[in-house]
Amino acid sequence: MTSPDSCAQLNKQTRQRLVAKLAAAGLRITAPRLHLAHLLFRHGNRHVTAEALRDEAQASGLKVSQATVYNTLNQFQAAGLLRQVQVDQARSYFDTNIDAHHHFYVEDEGRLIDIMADAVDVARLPESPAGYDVDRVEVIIRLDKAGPVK
Amino acid sequence: MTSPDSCAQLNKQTRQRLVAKLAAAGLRITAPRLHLAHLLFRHGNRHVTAEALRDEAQASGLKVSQATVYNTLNQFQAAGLLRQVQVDQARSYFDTNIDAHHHFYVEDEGRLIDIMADAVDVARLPESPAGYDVDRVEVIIRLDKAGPVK
DNA sequence: GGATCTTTTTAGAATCATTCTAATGTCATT
DNA sequence: AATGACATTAGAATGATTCTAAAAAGATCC
Repeated sequence: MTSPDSCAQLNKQTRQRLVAKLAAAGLRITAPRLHLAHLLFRHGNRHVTAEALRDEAQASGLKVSQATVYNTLNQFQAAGLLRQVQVDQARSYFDTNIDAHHHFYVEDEGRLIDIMADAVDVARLPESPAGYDVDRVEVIIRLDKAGPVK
Repeated sequence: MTSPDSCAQLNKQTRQRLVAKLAAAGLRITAPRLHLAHLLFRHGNRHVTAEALRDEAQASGLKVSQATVYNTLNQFQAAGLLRQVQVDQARSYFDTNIDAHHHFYVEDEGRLIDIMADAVDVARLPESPAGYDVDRVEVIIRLDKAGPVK
């Protein structure tokens, strides 16, 4: 009941995949990490806040502290398993899609929508200031609810 | 000493320009607003945090509460005199450049650098989800200190 | 398979930017 | 000057995130 194997809903195959993922990232295998990884990575790409992930974990029967959720998200991010998206001053979003891509952001709803990298053409970029390298180019398209006819 | 005219360092011409700017934005003319507007708009485009502006105000002899700095920045933003840039989860940057443009962001230094709109070509945009309109397209180029030879 | 050492997890406190409160001050109008 | 509307303030409150220091779990070695 207390070993990492206690992740009841993980079948052997899924568990194996997650163990490999954590190991490849240089992270120890622990029950909370496996469980959170499962929630994060089981179904395609997601955008999650720490609070939302915490709720989800609770709902799925995992008792984790908020600190662990934050630690885990930060570690996953440092390890390159997640990416942090900065669109709202209030809260942080973590994105399970780590490929180059962009975002729509619906401010009213606090909702992020992925845009595949090849759906946007950033044709020309200015030169970086001397002494600096481009880490990454982010395009954020902020959306409003469509008004009545214009 | 307590009227708006007490902004000692404002010459008549500068003051006039600021008064007009606030008035056009539908804001009342008060000493703190004039003084903060002066700090914000006197020298070309700037990127400021609330804390930095507060320090600057203190240094220049204006006694303003942090609440007023926040109120003023938010009002200026709502009035379209400033724009908020969201690049760091920790603090908010206010940008005095309200024309369409983009940014370099040096994460290590917390420094923003303007990119003129026409220096970037966002050639193709995906269609917005049904029911939503594009409010604005933001391009953020995150920079690292250049490493040794690659 | 325990002893030991390191890394994780935890509850709760601490932090930090920002916002709120409600009391006081300032501005505009009469 | 009197009134009412809006601004400013100090300090408390909020809310996301991080820190702390102690207990728990994983890894290692004999």
